[in-house]
Amino acid sequence: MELLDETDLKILRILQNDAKKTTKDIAKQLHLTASPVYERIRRLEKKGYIKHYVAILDKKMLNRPVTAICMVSLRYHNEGFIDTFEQQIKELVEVQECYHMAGKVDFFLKIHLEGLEEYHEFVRSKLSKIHNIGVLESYFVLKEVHNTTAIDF
Amino acid sequence: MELLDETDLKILRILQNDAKKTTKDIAKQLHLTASPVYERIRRLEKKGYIKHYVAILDKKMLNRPVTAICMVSLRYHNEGFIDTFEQQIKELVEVQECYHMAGKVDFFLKIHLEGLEEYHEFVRSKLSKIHNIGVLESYFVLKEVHNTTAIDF
DNA sequence: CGTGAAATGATTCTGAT
DNA sequence: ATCAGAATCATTTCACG
Repeated sequence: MELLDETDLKILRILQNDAKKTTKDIAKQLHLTASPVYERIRRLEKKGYIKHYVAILDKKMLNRPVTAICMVSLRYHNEGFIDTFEQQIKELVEVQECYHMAGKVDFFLKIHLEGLEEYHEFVRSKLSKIHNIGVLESYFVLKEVHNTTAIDF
Repeated sequence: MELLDETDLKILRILQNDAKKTTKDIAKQLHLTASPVYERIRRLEKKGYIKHYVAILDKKMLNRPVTAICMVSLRYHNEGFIDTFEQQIKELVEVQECYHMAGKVDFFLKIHLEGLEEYHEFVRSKLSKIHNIGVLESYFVLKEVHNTTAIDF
């Protein structure tokens, strides 16, 4: 089940940093022609190594300058309660990421908003509507020191 | 300075979910032809609304199944210390995101690793080499409930 | 697995409204 | 701003080493 060789890995490293690189450019960089690069990319997509392609937008220019991190602990931890919580969170469009955690808290949310007032409103009218939340701790991002979708491998 | 109309917003919403949609497809969806869509995308790129295009890869298939969240508090908070910390963090390839926070902790890190042993090794040989770290709290992701790069606007 | 060339289709540009 | 068409360039397929 050794599916990827060094060439595949190089292609993935290039595409996760710039998905607009042409197969021709990638081929040149890897001293190949376009066809094998094309076929490899197709294979990497089909096998699921590449999940999808996205444009990364500027949050501030789109009027979502505030990033909040919420740490949530549930009151009850039955399976049903956890599933319900997850379903309800997925319906909140402000929530970009939600992880079920091991550690002192149960869930971890990353939220993008227009401002602090909107955060207050988000907590008041949306989060608080979700029952079973025990503890809610809020943090705000002062500065994005580093933020990439690429992973190191 | 009202630069974006509803058509621009629609284009951005499409591209942040699927950057491989062709201008032709987008044009059809918006009842336009390829040329204006093409020009708008170029303008959105040039003005900085679109930062870049990336491929989203499958972490597990690339042998980085463990996501850890670190909450770090510094011992000293002078400007120089903070800058130094940020510089050092940026050099750690395992760190995908790092935010300077307002709240009970100073920094917030998201880290992708091969396993728990590698996390131990990461803390032992890399994080602990950064002086000025006061408190370090670790959390591990049990389940990705929701994770997107798209924002709602 | 690779190459190179041919067919297809998308992008980019031009001229006009 | 938009459209329609033409030119250019990238993607995709295929015959072959």
